[in-house]
Amino acid sequence: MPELPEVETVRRGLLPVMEGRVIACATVNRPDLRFALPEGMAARLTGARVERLRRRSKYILADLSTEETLLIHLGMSGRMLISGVTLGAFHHDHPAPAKHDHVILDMEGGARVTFNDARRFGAMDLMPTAEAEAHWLLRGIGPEPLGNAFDEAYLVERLKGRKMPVKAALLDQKIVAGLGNIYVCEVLHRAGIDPRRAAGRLSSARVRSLVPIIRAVLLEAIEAGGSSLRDYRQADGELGYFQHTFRVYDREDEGCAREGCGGTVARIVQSGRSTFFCPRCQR
DNA sequence: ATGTGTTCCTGTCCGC
DNA sequence: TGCGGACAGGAACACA
Repeated sequence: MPELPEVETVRRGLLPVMEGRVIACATVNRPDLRFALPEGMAARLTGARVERLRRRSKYILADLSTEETLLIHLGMSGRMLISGVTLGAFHHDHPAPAKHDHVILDMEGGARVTFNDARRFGAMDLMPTAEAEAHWLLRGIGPEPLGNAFDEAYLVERLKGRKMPVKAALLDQKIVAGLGNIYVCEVLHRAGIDPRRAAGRLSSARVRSLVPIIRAVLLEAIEAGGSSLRDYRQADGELGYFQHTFRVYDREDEGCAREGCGGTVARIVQSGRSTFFCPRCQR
């Protein structure tokens, strides 16, 4: 699930228990995630204070007092659980150890952050903070869609001459960071663009229209995540798995949500992944 | 250079 | 209820 909005929601949920706090004890139960965890990770985290918790694309970055930065990627199924804290009217006791609880961070003060990832497509790494931007996983990633470097001129330039479907282009992290399968479908639906169109053949006006739509779709999802965060933390301390209603994603055969369209959502496969779109209003 | 297909791993859901 | 197959929100990599 985790695309940019979900990762941002998880980051915000972790802020109050992690930022400015010391990791009293880090425990690694399973070192073989997508990549092997770095040498001595538990020992290098234990005793470090989290100076800042930030996000780049779908990665969470924790800058530590040890001049190292912890990189966290949730992959497809990674989740973060918070326990040992009182949120609203509920106190979350530490849950019984669960299958796929790979890394546990016990914070000073009693809060616990548990990284659980069934499919182990998630990843963690540690690097000198000064070299974080140059990390091999972050190096080639395009601009943040909510940042200033992402604008109409940039996107027009990057899509120019590209023959790949616009769906694939928006999914390409080198072009723009943080979009995944769901939000690309949502963006193209809102833009009224057929996901099969060659990216480079779209008129510049249509490409330009994508920029504010991408921003709006992501901001709305972050907003929805923020409001559901409170509820979910009260429910079980788990971050980032809020239900969000989508207009086309996973709605095959349902009516198009666009006012007055009357079309039916179709599902096709593009480069091995499901695309949902309305053939009637997306052209 | 650019575009596509394969791959990692486990869980869930759907049809028979 | 069991079983096989399809599929899942990511992204690096190998290859045409």
